Amino acid sequence: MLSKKAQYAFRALSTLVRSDLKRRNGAGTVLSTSTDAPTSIAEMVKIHPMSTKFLETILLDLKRGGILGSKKGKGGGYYLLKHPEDTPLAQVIRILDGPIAPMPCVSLHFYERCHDCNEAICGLNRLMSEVRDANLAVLERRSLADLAAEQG
Amino acid sequence: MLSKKAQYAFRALSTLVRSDLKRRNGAGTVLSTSTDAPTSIAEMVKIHPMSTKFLETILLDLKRGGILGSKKGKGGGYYLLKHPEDTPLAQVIRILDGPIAPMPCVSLHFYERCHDCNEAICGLNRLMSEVRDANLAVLERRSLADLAAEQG
DNA sequence: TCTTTTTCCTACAAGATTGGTAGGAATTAC
DNA sequence: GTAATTCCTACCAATCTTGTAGGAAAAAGA
Repeated sequence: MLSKKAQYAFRALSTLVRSDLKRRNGAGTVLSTSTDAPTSIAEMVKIHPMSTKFLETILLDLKRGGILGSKKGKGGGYYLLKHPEDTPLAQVIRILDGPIAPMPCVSLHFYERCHDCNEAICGLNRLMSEVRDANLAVLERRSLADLAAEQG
Repeated sequence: MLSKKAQYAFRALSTLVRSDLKRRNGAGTVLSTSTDAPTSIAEMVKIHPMSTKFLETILLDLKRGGILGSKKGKGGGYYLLKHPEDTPLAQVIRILDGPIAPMPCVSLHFYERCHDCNEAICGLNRLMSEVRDANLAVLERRSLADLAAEQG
């Protein structure tokens, strides 16, 4: 299960994607950067109600994780550092929840050796690698762009 | 991530599958049932070292979940109630860890309504349904038989 | 019947994780 | 200078995880 943290992150990110699209499609010139109109935490909470303080810590994590940029002070807020389609869902989950793999011994980014088995011949290892791959096939292909895509 | 409980369960089940195969391939007649030679907790722990008492509670769960049968007293132990290929990995996980889905609002067996969104048009719901399906494609197709299959 | 071996059952408990809250410091715009 | 914002760290209550403890019940065999 995704943690609340990750779920809230996706909701906030969907708001940021929509701001991003609006800016790009709007009257802005090619030179306009994302820092022009960052979205504040208050705005995000207005669209997807949740604890402001909790979201604050989540957005900090996403910033440290290289997904978001920010601008302090009046008129400040957060913005995507990359085009939405260039941030896979997997990256968001890894930042907030850690490993996607079902067991440490099949994790690509958080690997830990399995003490109780010989991984080369372990049936559980083989099966859980399949599960991991099935997951990543979706989570690495789908991006923030899909999160806010046309519905219906 | 699978809990330790589920991981231990799979290791113990792989032992039971091997006993099952041995019995079926062995000198036994067609009439011989699984209750002939149940496998005790002590035997399982000898093959896959783990806390005996903890495994006890896990096997009880699997029994209540309809996967295992048991025989009490001297010479007693546990045995598979069905052919290994008829117990998908998903069933084991649901018994010990609960939902497989990444969010309650996309769970087939543990569904809970999502209060903060309209599921019909929610992008997160749609994407997490994809993740769930990718997972189940493996976990419902793969069974205990695969757990103990030939290794190469 | 007695002893041994096993499963069955419930309660407990320490430690980690989750889902936040509190309080302020730093920065920026006006 | 003031208001609005992000940044940072520490804390906290509740829940979950990973077991442990102590026996009751049942079955087999002597």
